[in-house]
Amino acid sequence: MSAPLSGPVGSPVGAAERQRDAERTRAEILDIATAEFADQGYAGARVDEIAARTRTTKRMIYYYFGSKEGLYVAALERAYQGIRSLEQRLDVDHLDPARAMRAVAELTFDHHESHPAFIRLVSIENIHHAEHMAKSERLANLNNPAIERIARILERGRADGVFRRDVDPIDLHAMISAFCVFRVANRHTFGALFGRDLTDPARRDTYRAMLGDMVVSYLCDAPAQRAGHRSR
Amino acid sequence: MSAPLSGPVGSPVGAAERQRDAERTRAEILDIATAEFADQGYAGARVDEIAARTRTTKRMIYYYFGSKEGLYVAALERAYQGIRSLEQRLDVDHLDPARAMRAVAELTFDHHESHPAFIRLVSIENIHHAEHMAKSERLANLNNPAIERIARILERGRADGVFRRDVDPIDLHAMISAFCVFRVANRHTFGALFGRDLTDPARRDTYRAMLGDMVVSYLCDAPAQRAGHRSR
Amino acid sequence: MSAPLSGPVGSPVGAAERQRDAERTRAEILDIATAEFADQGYAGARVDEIAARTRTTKRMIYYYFGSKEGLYVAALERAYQGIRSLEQRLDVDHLDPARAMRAVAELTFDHHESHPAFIRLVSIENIHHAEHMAKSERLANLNNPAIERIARILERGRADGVFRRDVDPIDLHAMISAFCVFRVANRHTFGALFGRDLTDPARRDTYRAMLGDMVVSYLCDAPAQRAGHRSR
Amino acid sequence: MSAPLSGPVGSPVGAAERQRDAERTRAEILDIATAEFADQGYAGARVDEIAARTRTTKRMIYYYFGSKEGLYVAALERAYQGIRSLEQRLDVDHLDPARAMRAVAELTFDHHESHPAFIRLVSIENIHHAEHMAKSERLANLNNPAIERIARILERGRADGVFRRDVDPIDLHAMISAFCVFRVANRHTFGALFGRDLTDPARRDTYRAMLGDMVVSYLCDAPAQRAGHRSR
DNA sequence: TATGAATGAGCTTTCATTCAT
DNA sequence: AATGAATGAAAGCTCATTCAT
Repeated sequence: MSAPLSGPVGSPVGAAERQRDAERTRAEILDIATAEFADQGYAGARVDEIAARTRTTKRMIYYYFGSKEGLYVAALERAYQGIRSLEQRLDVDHLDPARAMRAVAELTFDHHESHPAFIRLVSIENIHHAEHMAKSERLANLNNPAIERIARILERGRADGVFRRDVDPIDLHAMISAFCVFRVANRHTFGALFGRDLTDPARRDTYRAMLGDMVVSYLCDAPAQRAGHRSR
Repeated sequence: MSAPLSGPVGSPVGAAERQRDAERTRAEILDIATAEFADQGYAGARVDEIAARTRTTKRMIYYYFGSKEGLYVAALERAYQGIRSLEQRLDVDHLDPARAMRAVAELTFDHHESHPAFIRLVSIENIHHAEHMAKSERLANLNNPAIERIARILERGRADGVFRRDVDPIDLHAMISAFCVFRVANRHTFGALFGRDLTDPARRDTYRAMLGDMVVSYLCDAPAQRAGHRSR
Repeated sequence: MSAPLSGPVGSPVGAAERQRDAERTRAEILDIATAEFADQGYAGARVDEIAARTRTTKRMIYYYFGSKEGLYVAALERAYQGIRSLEQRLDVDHLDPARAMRAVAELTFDHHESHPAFIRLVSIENIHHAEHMAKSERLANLNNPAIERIARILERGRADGVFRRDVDPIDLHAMISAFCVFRVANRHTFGALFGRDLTDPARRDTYRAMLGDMVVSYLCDAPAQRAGHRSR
Repeated sequence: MSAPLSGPVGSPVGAAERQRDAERTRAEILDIATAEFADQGYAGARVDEIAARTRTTKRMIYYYFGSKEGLYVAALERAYQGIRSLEQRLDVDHLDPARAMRAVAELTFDHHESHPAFIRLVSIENIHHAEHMAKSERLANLNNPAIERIARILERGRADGVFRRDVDPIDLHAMISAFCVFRVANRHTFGALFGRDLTDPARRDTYRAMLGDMVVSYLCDAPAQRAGHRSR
């Protein structure tokens, strides 16, 4: 008969719970979708299959993400954000330049090692000419702290005289990424052609060291002083 | 009862002509299919679309290649064979080891530069876990002279004392390929994220030199003697 | 335990206010629904779209109207009622029969002119064989004063000798309606075929006069006396 | 062994037969589709339902017409073409103007009487603002001989002094069409409201005569000479 | 060797409606 | 009286493939 002052009578508590459930449902769909897109490619993935692996229905995918493309973009965005947040955790300012750069390379190496689905999504997105990335505002605004960090290390190394080569930080990042990405992204064809599994755990440390050596040697070596540095 | 007006009936010349036509048709279909698969991925490519761009019909595709998968595998095989035959043309035995290795790296660089469709096919095949390559006998038997050549150069370099690092030829090939493949295969997402087109013709020579420097510096540098060569 | 801050609890005023709000909500939904059904047809209209254009939610539509069909019928009923109430306002008993009939025709003309949504709803209802009208008690009980008025004028005209033709009032109403409805309902296809917009404001007076002339000439002319009045 | 000079050995006869079958299949689909769209409206019609009533499958509808909209437009085009070809058969140049005009009106009346599906399609197309007609080149190029014929009769009538009213031929066509279309298109709501079936066969002759009288009286009557010809 | 017509299976998406609170 | 989340059913459409000649 009297009006309730507080408490759960059709109250916001129920609404909050529902919203939390919704968020969980959304996240579950994204998990499955990420795996499915990474495994089958964009065109090869099936909305039906994604739905079947979820505790919800296909209809919910459209409710939350609007379309297959919307779901794919959401998965791509989340994958990039996850990687980005990982990258921000490393502090290398206390290391000498060579050690710092090696640490950065190894961090990248380990990131790629432990996120093969992300790398596959990136490959897939490149097959599609990164058209979805271009459309996504969220990805456009995702600035990359890795470049800044590399730039700082390069400056310190140049100042110290340890790095004798003048390199653009973005290009160096490309060099590091190339090694890390190739190992994971192209491992199947490489394995088929040369009988070597680039991602074999037994060889992981070898490759991690190889990358660090490659980067540090490149930076510390003097440009064009040894015979054979220019072939044409 | 009467002979047709043009050409000897059932003559070997007519058969040869027909076979030549058939070969031309097959080649045309493969050209279009390669472009289409490279552009859209395996699942994304459309048999209808490929047929429409050909001067023949969809039925012919099935006549010659049996299925979409058969067509894809044929395109993949031809792409690998084309690359392989290019690779065999380089003779570097007369160059000193450093120059020779740089030449090999630059050749690989130029190959990838000029065959983006091939690289995209390889990315696509990796998305599919190289399952088609595994099935293809033609690709299995395609042994790779690149590794042998690299091995020879490495031996000479070690003997000369120029290469102070002991490296496996397959791993070195991976290092070179990684740089070359990444630049082409990942250029779209890299460009979207960092605003730099890795395949900009104006920067091509820079990247080619960067690759050569990277490889030579890595090989010539002494392992683990400089501070910072090991971070852990 | 304590009374809420605003308004007496359970008081008739609060209830009245709530009812007034409800009535306003209902009316708003009906407005939007009428526009949407008239624009898209019954099957083409979307409950989601109607809800989105309202300040309430889709759930409210079902709360108030039960179903899409219920909403449509309510919109149709309201449209007919609105038209009907307009028609009752004209008093033509003081005019001579010809002038009176012309006034009735012109009133109909103006009604249709200013209620295109109503006419579209009628077209749509005819597409559905008037099955919803048949079900609606409200529309069944909506008797039409227009026929009575026309009947009275016809009687007066016959008595005066001005109308030399004996016509059924319902048929005459059909003749008038046909002209008025066609102009609005079929304007799009007519415009596409003949390049003439029947609803162009610049031609409105011409068509209004044309209708009046048509009706009056028809009624005043003597049947079957002129050559050519019967072709078979 | 010898090449055939003629006769059915994989010959064009087979192809021609196949093409004839295809044409028949196309026509059958169009028949059913016309009926279905006319009965249910564009949005209400179901491609599945149309296919089910055909001897072919839903897939064939898309093979021949590309989309539901394509099928609808094809049905609309064919309906208009059918009507148009019927209209061209009447020769009225030998009749006196009044009889000729009555004949034209009666022809239109009979056309509409016997093609209710066409009229319903036109209503449906108007619900969609004639957007499909606007897009169809075939319908755009479908010039209308009816207007020319009416124009010629009007001229003759004016010259003879039989028609005392100066009327635009397109407007007169609209007047005639209005009566004919309304009777068929709006018969359901009209019947529900006034209890009269405008398409009752028993009243057909009455309405046909009514239309002819209406048009002829309108044309022959002198404008604005009788009292009551202007109400404002 | 060649081809236009045909197709079953399955795809993405939509829609009116209802549930839980 | 009110609501955000959820949904079964079915819609329009596409695809690789094969048939009949």
